[in-house]
Amino acid sequence: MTQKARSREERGTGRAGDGVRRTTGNVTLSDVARLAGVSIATASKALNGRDQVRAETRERVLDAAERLSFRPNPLARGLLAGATGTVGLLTGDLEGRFSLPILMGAEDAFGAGELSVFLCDARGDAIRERHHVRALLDRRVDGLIVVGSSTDPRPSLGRDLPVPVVYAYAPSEDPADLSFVPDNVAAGRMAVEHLLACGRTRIAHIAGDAGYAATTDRIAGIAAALAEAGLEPAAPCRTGAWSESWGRAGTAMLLDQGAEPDGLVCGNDQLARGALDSLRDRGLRVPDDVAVVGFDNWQVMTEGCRPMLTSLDMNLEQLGRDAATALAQAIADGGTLAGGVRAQPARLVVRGSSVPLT
Amino acid sequence: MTQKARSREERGTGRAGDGVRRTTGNVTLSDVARLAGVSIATASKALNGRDQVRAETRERVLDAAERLSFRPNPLARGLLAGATGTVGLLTGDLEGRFSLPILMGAEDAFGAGELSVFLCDARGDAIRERHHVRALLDRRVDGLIVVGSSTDPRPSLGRDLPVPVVYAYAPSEDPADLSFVPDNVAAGRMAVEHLLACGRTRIAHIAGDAGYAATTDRIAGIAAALAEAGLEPAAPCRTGAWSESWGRAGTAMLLDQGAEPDGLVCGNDQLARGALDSLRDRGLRVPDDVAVVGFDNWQVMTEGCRPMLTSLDMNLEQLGRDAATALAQAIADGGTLAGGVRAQPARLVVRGSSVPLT
DNA sequence: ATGAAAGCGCTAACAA
DNA sequence: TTGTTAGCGCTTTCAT
Repeated sequence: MTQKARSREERGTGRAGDGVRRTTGNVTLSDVARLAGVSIATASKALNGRDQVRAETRERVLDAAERLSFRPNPLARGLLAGATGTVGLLTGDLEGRFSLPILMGAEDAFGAGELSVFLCDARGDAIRERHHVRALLDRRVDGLIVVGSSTDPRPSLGRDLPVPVVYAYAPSEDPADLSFVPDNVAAGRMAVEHLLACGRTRIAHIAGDAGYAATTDRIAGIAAALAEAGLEPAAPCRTGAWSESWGRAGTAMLLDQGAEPDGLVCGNDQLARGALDSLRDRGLRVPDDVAVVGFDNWQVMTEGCRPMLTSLDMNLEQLGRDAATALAQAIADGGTLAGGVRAQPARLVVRGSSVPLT
Repeated sequence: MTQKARSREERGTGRAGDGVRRTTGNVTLSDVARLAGVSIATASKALNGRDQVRAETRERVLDAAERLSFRPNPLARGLLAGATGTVGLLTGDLEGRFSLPILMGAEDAFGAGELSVFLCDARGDAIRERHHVRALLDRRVDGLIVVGSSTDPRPSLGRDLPVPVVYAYAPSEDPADLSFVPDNVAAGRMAVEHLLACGRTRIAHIAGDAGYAATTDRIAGIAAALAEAGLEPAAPCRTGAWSESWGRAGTAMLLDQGAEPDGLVCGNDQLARGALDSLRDRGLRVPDDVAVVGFDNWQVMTEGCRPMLTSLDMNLEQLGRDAATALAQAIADGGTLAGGVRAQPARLVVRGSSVPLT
């Protein structure tokens, strides 16, 4: 008795009542062929829409397949074709909240088609990542999508992989790779432009962790937009951490040193919430005295506070969708992928924390 | 020419029979055998540690495999063995923040072993779920783990699947299935017991959305613990939504109606933050006048506010790990799984919002 | 239009 | 100890 047969039988007896014949996954093409009274080859052709089958025969085969609820075995198919209809999704941190929307977008884009997603979490560990890449390649995935945990460039998987690869959120260090990243510079500009549109002119910025590209990019965009408007920042930009507590502290410092901003850009939504607290502590009203804008549009943050927060949504789900779509395209096309970095524009979501001055 | 392109070309020309079909990463066992000067079967035995090979021969085969960086093709192996070393992870909402830690835990537990995870998001849609289950089964996964988006029981996938299934977070409606859920009743008790230990006796509860089992379970636990202590609630329990805004409103109502709690249990961390706001608005100090406890221990919530929030961590990552481990076990055992519901105990994390009365 | 046969890469009886 | 043979389920020539 083969292992296969044994395992089936065990499963069969292991669960439901024994009269129940479990057909799922056990019906083979040859069963269908036999029932339809044709050869295996013909059955295959009929099922796959090859045009060398008489209509009536095809009908019979289709019918037989239906009756047996035949499902082709992708392993067998893959073994032959070399393609598995599978992509690997290598994530840096399942923990972080940025990989999630991206993951959703990707899953979404694939889900529509015929591709399934293998999930691997490398925990930011290079060793583990290598291990997973190998495992994925062993499983003959048709492509790879690498999701980073920050927007800082990350090492490339290399140019000589047997399948196409796209990078999302964290771009590859190799410009020959294709990367999808949020456009933080443009988002920084948008934040300032929105405040300007609200009639604010004394604009300050409380930034996040200085060690992140997201921070420096946003700072750059903000500085550029201010410069173009011919304005000086209302206070020197301060970096700190990605926390509410730094948002409070940074804002307090700013005010202590005599800055009188009427517009405040905060490196992310948590910082913005912290800022809201400090502003209120000082008796400053938002948005009347100071308009506040955050980044990321993290809903529980932006909509949990009073007033609700205006924020720049980085459109991560769309980013994930785009990355996945590009990968699917490359797979379909035969594996060639133009390199470069595609920047995903942000989207301004206006809420109560910023209104035009009247 | 990329390797991928080369491999396609070969495929395109069909199996012209003659020749060198060498795609990097596609070294086959027969290549190894040839280089080692043995038969394919012997090579297989040697590589798989069968004890019918002379040590020296094995050495030679291993060496050849090494030199060619041979990686066995799991598809071929799976085709033969019927097992794929793969499990399907069906999630209700990738969006929600509860599936994440569970997913991490599961990925973690599997990652150690040899199982890979297929990710599918059904978006809470039954049709899509069916589709995914079929796709997963087609791919011959060895098991399924179903992650829900709330703790409310969900329909079973059925008893007659060809592979073992475990449910996480949302239990299956069928008691014959194996489900892993957080123990919200016990967590409710723990919240009250903690407040009692802090010397609080006038305890009130602002609950979350009444439509969730998590809400009613926590309410039940809280009520039971109060009853055991011989106490009445300081105010009737109110349900609302899982939002900060309801936390604020609910607390305000409570105080407006003359309740004077010295301990407040909030249905989750967001509610607790809202409560903090309202208490401060009324000039009540936390934790001196009122101690506050939340649920979920969502770090950005609990550590973003002043004072930081005491909360009950539902240990979801552990829950995911347990579910995955049980599934792996069942797969190894041959598919049998004891039914039932396993409750994951919560863990109290004390922070500034609750201290003993002095 | 149909079928016989040859594999895809691997494992495991069974011979030698 | 080693090799031969027979598949796993499927697709694709290449006859018929």
